Amino acid sequence: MSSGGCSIVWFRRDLRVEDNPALAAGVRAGAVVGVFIWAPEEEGQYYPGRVSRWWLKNSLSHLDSSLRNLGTPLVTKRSTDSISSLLQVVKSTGATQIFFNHLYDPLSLVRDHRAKEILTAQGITVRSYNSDLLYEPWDVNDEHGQPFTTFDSFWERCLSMPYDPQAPLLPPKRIIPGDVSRCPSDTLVFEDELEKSSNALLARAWSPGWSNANKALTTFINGPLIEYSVNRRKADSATTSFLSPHLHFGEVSVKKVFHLVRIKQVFWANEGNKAGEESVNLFLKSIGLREYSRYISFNHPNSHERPLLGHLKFFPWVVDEGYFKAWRQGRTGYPLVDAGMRELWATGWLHDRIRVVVSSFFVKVLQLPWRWGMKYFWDTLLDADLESDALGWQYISGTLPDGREFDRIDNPQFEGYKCDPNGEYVRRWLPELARLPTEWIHHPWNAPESVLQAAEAASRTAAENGTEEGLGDSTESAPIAFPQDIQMEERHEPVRNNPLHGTRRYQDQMVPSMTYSRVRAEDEETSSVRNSAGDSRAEVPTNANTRQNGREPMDQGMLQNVNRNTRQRRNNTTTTFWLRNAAEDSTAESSSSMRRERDGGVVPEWSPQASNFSDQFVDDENGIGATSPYLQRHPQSHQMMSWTRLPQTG
DNA sequence: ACTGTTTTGTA
DNA sequence: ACAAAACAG
Repeated sequence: MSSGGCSIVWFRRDLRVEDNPALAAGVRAGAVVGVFIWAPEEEGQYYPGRVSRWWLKNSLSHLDSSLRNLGTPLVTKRSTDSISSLLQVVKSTGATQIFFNHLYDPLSLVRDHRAKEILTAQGITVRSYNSDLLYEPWDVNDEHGQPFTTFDSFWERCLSMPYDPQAPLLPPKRIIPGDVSRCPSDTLVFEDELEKSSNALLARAWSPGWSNANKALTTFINGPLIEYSVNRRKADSATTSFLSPHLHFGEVSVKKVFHLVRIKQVFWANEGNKAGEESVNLFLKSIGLREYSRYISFNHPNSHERPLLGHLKFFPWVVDEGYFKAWRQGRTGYPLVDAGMRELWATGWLHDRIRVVVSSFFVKVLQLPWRWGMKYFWDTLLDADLESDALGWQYISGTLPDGREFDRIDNPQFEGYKCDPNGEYVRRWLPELARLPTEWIHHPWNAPESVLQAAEAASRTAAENGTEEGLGDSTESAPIAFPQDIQMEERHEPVRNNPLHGTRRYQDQMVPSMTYSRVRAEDEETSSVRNSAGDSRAEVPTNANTRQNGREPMDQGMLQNVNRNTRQRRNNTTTTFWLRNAAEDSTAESSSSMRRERDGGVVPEWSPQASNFSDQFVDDENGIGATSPYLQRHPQSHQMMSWTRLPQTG
């Protein structure tokens, strides 16, 4: 209990006072100094994007005032090295203990382990806790003690663990402040002037901070949750939980979400409300996927840059920055894709269904390297989350044991019929198509010329007369209203002298990094060609893969499937071509420099440094009233695609 | 009402 | 790939 000096509670992505085990431990031990260290350089290329930093800024100030109410301020430090900043805080406060909660992204796994080593060596007591997951990744194993390789089995196990997730902790009643008189806070700068104006609109739609997260949770549970199973795939409606950014920053604990939602489920089950019960199962599954993303990251710490399955190792990705740009700008010629990309740019948010559509289009139609798309999501999403996004992109790319098959395309036209049947979503984000009848809204290339011209004319007249009813909102939220992040400042060098280097023995299994050191033993220089290296650790064992029985990429059986699959099939000459090449290429190491090209190991610069605002929206400089027709301005789909056109099975 | 076939949904 | 649901006859 009493150990002389005070305790440091190191806040990271657990920005809450409720159900925060590290904070609770600190409070139990006596006087507490709460610290947040902003060291974005440590994140390397995963320096948070504008909207994500906006959220962080607000969440921190919310946390600070909560902590002050409880008795102690939040100390903030600007740093390029979290661990040395921690040591400074230790010195200036006389702390003897440090508590923090676990993170599972690759950088944190290593950094936190190193922090433990260094601080312990200094005589500091270090304790770390689970605050982010229902169960720690190392606690969820099959009957042989091995980690699961598919989501279904993983989640089934989670739901049937012999013990329940820990019950959520209440917030402390008060906090005895440690002495911070010689430990001044740095002012943290998360946005510059240009970003401020862009960010101003965000506050209309979102309220960061742990108590707001609780409100969002309550609202969801008492409202949309019961209809979740019916509504969840409507692109437009407010039927999702909107919890993801709150969860990313740990403003609300997953354990609490789980408990509250389960209580509701029991209640509905007793009432015999089948739909409600089913809705809860589906919602919990999405919580489960979040858990799974941490699980994957822990077991395969480079899954954010390397496919789990190797069968696409030789796929000739189209390394075309022009396609990449067209996708980003929402001018692929496919209404649903374009609408989604513009919404993402304008708001930092996308419905899950639309994420699937745009990323599937990216990987399957444009055939761009998935890491490029993932990086763009990272830079633009309000709820950007390395583990979740890596899982999502690998799932879409077909490089997970239970992901979508590589051959499966989510045709934007048909997805549009399903998730945007009235075309309202497309019309909101593509003003050019606002006057197009619903019949053609998801496939304008089939519309009769006269219809296109009429819609176009109507649009233009309306814009000129300023009578565009119903579009007021879109005028505001269209990309043009969101001056872009011209200022994402300086490029952040890939971390050179970061803690990833060097081999280390990991004994403390509570710091889940033992797999990482082995993977990371290779030099950073070779990281982009890591696929060809001998490291088999991060690849899922082929025998675990239910639909593959050979080690060889996509065996004959799978090829047959590819050919037989009648749903949305593309012509598969390309597939056969590269598969054959893969099979014939016995010297995997021979072309490592080419591979660098092929797998898009290097993400092209897309942000303002490389393209300024008018460049990014070159076709939209006139905003809503753009003068040339959609189809003309966005060179048709068919030309953009590598296989002549998306198959039309309708 | 019954049954074989097609479509749909899936992490 | 596969089960459930929708559909056709």
